Amino acid sequence: MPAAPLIERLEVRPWRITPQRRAVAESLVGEHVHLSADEVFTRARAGFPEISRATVYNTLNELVAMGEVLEVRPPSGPVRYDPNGADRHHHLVCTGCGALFDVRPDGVEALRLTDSQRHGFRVDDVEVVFRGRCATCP
Amino acid sequence: MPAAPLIERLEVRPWRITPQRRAVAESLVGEHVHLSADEVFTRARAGFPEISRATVYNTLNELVAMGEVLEVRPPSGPVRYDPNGADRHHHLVCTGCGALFDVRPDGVEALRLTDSQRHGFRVDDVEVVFRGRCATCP
DNA sequence: GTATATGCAAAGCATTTGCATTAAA
DNA sequence: TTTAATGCAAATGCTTTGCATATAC
Repeated sequence: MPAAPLIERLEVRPWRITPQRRAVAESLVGEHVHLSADEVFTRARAGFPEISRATVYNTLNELVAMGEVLEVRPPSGPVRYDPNGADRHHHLVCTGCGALFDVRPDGVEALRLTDSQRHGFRVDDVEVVFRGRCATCP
Repeated sequence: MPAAPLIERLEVRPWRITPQRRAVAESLVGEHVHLSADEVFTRARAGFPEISRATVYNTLNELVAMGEVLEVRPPSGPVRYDPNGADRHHHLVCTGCGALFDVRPDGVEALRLTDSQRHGFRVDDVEVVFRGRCATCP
């Protein structure tokens, strides 16, 4: 079962909902959405024209810190923001054009580190990135 | 069987070996080495004091393009360079301090994308990142 | 000899910061 | 009323670029 929409999850948190923050959250709705901060800024201005870049960055960083949004670092270019941070999933990236999809591969639960590989870490999370070429990149 | 040392692999390529490039390659020897461009710059100056930052960046980018060195993008901070690009392996990252280790987890071969998950891609590579807290980060 | 690598300094881009102002609870 | 969010503009950090010079092959 997919988690509730981002904006609804935010309403039940101790976090001030301002028009700016609402506009940022609404920019991020949907499946397979992986916008850069600048794309979020452009979209957010549609809902709140006087929003500033600084506020977009502030808000995105807060959403990431809350675990509601996931940062994805593509092979090149700026960080992208994935609104399904609450839903465990992975990524498929084109090394040609940077196209990015969410995937839920089989076999993830089989991934294991041995004690000696763990280097004393407490492991919280596994992220899997499949790299390749999309249908239109040679 | 581990691959031959980086500098030896480079000698058999159609790639001019200059003192600067040699100094960069020699900065990258060893297991569990994940230096930033600036750390490479510092080390490379030990071998060739008049090397410039631009040359370090140029050289690292070429090594990445050749597949000899792997770029690793930590949760924050600059790109790091991993000399074992020729040896398939994965990473364990501390979300506190950024500490980074190579790992070879069990179960990677079980990772599978279904046709519908493949989105028309030709998948070349899978990278697994374990995230957690190292022994000294709370 | 010729193509290619280098160094320098300047430009580029993404992101963060300081601080006075404004608005949410 | 009080605490926190916003906007602006400047600063930062990392990386790339343009171009004249030097160098490996």
